[in-house]
Amino acid sequence: MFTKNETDQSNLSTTDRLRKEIEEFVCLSEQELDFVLDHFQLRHFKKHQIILHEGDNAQHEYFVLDGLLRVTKLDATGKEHILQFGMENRWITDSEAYHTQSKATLTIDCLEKTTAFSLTLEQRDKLCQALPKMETFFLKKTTLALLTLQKRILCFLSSNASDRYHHILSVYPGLIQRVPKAMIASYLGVSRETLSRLSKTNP
Amino acid sequence: MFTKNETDQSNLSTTDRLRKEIEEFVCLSEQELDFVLDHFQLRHFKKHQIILHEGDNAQHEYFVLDGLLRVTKLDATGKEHILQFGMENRWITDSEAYHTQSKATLTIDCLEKTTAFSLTLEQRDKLCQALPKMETFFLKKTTLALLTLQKRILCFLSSNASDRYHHILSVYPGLIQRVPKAMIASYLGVSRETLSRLSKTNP
DNA sequence: TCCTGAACAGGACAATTGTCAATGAATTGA
DNA sequence: TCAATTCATTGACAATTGTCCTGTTCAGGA
Repeated sequence: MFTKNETDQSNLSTTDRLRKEIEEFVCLSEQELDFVLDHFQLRHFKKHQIILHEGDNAQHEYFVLDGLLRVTKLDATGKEHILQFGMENRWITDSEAYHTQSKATLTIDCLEKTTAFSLTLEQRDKLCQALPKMETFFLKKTTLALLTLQKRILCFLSSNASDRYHHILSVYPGLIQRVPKAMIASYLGVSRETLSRLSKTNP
Repeated sequence: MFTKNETDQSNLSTTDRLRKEIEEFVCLSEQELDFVLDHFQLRHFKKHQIILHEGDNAQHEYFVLDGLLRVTKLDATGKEHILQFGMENRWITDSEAYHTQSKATLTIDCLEKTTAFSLTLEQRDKLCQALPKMETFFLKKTTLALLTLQKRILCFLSSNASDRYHHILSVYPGLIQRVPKAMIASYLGVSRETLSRLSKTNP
């Protein structure tokens, strides 16, 4: 349990990508996999496309196959904060709006042209009822996500911006080369000027 | 789903307390409830008792019936940070060490004399295998915990210490009256002097 | 009862960080 | 290709916060 097999998946089909993701945690037969796949929908998004607006119903959860999404929050003063990036093999949504079926308070947009599987909560619930293994899968996946968030909170509590910067490198390998540093700063909760100054003193 | 029924539970038995907690999310028969309870162990801890040391195996997850626990992390400079409080009806453990069955990096101690149910991972897994409803329960509970952590991260990103202080009031009602303000500061990630200054300008 | 230590507020000062402004490099699109 | 935009860096200054310190209050123990 809880080990990730990181290999090159560029030659795999989209369905094989999802199968691989699920089989990291539970084993499925061919039949079961086909059944699971029937509940997902393959989607293509353009760069800069907004796939969830604040105030919309958050109808889908996404499993990113290729590309890069981000989840942002507008605060009371109009500032934008990045809550999460969604690169390859990540699951992403406005969790609260999705699970409570309420209006989105977050925005999701595409930093790159993106391909993803989408799953509605209704389909997800059907899946779990029909196939307890999928409930096991979601529980393990959610538990892992919880641990990730706990580490990020520990970073806010115990680390300065410099350490947080190095932490994001490990959480999102390759991200630094794909997005402006201002977005990294927004994710870390510092101004871009502060992040810029870190590189001087702390390479 | 996802609504909490906050009522006075002081007159309920310990088992009724746990039953109530589970029935917030899933329905159990009397037989099933008895089966579930068999997997838990009732435990009593003294004030100031350390129930998980850094480096120990995190063998238990706790459901707090009465009292107050806290989870702390020692950083590289020897400073202590409070990751979580565990008051009545909260679940608490070193999640990473527990779920990956590795050595604890966190410490759990009692801020008050505490009564709690404990559950080992082994018993938890047995429970989920025998009773899929319990897997549903843990999934919903974990999902809720995830949303809580996301909100805390949003607080770090978008709020100053003053807003974070008001946020903790809603997450842990009554906590302010039960712990020194220095602990609140540690949870918020600010010095106690800064927290003290907030009360002046922002009552 | 007195003593001791914890808790807390507040002052003084230093360090960090945010904000604003300017510059130059790099990228994009017509 | 050129113009426009985006992005990163840097300096100056203000605001916030951390650190160190003192003094007061209060609760618990000898």
